[in-house]
Amino acid sequence: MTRATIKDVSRVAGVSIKTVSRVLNKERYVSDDMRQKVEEAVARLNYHPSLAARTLAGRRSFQIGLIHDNPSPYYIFNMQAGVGQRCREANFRMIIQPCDINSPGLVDDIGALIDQAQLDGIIMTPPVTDVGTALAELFRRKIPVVRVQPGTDLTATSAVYIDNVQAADDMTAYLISLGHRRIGLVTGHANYFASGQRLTGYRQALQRAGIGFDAALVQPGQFDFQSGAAAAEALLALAEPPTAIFASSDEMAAGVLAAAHRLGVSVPEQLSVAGFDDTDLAQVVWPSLTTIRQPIRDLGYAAADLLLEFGETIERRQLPHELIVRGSTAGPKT
Amino acid sequence: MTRATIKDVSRVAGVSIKTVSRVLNKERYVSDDMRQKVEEAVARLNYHPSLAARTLAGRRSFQIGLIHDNPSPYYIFNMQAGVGQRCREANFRMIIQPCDINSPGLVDDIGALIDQAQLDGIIMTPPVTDVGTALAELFRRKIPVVRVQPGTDLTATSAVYIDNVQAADDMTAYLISLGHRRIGLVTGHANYFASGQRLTGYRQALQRAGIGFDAALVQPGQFDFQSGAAAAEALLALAEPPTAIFASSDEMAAGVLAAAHRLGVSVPEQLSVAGFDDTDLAQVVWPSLTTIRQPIRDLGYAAADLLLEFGETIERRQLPHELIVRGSTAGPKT
DNA sequence: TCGCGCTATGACAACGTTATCTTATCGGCC
DNA sequence: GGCCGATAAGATAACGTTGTCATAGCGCGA
Repeated sequence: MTRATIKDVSRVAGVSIKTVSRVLNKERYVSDDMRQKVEEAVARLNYHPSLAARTLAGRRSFQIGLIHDNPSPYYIFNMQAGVGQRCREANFRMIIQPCDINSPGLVDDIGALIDQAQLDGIIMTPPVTDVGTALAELFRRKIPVVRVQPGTDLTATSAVYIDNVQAADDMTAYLISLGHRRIGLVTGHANYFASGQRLTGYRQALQRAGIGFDAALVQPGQFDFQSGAAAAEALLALAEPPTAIFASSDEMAAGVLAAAHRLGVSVPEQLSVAGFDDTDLAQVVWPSLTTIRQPIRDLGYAAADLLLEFGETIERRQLPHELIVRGSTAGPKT
Repeated sequence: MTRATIKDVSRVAGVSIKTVSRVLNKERYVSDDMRQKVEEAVARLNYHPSLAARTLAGRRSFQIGLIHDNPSPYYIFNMQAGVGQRCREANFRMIIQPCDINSPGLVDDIGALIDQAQLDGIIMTPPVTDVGTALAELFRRKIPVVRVQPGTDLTATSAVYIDNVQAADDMTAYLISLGHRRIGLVTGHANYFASGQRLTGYRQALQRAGIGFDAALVQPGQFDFQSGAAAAEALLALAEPPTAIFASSDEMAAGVLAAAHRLGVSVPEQLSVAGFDDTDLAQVVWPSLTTIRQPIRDLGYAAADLLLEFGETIERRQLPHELIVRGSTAGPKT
């Protein structure tokens, strides 16, 4: 027994091949009578159209690509879940392409992917979103692109994002409202524009509260555990250490927690710690993290939605973030 | 400018279409002269063959599927990384199919996937590996299958796995060697055969050391944080609580740590905690976890390797695990 | 009554590869 | 010298869909 083809369906239904194709593609000009006959035949034969043949004959491949260079399992997992969900709803397939933004072959790899699979669209996550040469290649091929949280050429492609400045402002303002005046910030990797945006939000909230900006309280990080721990050690070694540390990612916040544990600084009694992202990690460390919920899964879903609904038409969608208060923050010791 | 086709290549190279195809597929009976001409033309035109056309015309699709129903971001991320790596080396593509083992549509979904994409092979991870109806569907279609850590029908398909019994034995023996006599075990989800195997290893090590088995020390878990925390609370509430707790996953071990923190039990001074998997999580909690390193990425790589190298021929490959000692374990307080 | 536009259906080419079959050339061996 | 097998190359038919064009019926206004 071999796979059923459209020809088999047409024979069983007693109609032409083209009519079957019309029903499958929900085209106009098909009578209810025909539609029903075809649908019955499809069900009876358990027929599934060949994607390869559809791609070859038509101008669509029913596939979109997700290009990323992001080492965070949580981020990628949730992004994939969101994109995958929307793809499934539309009966599309998602091709995952990890890459290395520093590789000289990056542009060729992307081109090869699009050529070989004839993708209908591309979704990119930071930091690939801001690699000019890669973007140029996509424009050259006139393929629809949606970027997640892009940092450059904001209006060049469709995009989904959250308001990072406001989010960091919210968190900083919350810490201030608890009574903190000396608040440390661990910034993110320089490749990510969100890092700078979060710094901006932090400064913005300080200024509004009339708290002077102290550059010594800002430590560079790379979004990972190690750099978070290192930054915390540097901050806690200051002559006048902060009473709260705001890390630009949950992973770094976990690093801050570990450093505090190691140094015997109790959280949140002696030090408040805040993260960013609200990945699963935030609830798995102890104490659980006060953080900004970034709806990564929803961002993925929205990105795929823009691609499927609007295609080349440029659209933008901002998603809401949310301040999540858990056990890692409290007022400063008096 | 439109995509280059094999026809363009043949024109530029001054050879027939079939000869180009031969070179691309590394077939025999091509002179060096021809090969070189073709390769030059391919490079000059930046030609990439259409996967759709290759799939339609040939009997291979250059695509394999990865089917999973696993909620752990770390596990999936690493598995994908391993499979993806091997696929890239072979210029194959990986199609990810999350699923729900309790869904009545599971078998149909898998069938549809295979039909539509004409997959060359399937990789499954637990617990999908042991769903009889799904396996039967795959056999019916005679598609090569590799299962990761299967629990049933061990010889029915190719498989990659670690020795879970030995691994749990190793960890238990290590805890015993530290001086622990009362060792709690948090088991994994009942859907996973590895859960039972780890219990077996635990009992095996106890018996060898002449320590009686106490059923009260074994608490059921589901591989997640919450169940780990709950199990720890139950264990620590015993009249004679354990001095060490071995959780069958790092997530559950994190839950044990959180429960201990909450109850004011210091780790590892008053309680040793051990995990299983050595996902990134193990190094992100505090104190960092003593655990068994399960080479998830390598398992993925090996699974794809078996698929690509052996196809339908059944092969098995066992990968080594490793005991990783970190800060969460120590001798019991005297 | 004619012709026009809309609906509904089908015949057939086209998509870009691989598979199959055929042909041509070259040595070596009886 | 003729025949055979091995090598090298090409012509042409698939593969299973969608796109394009043709055709037929029907209602409606001129």
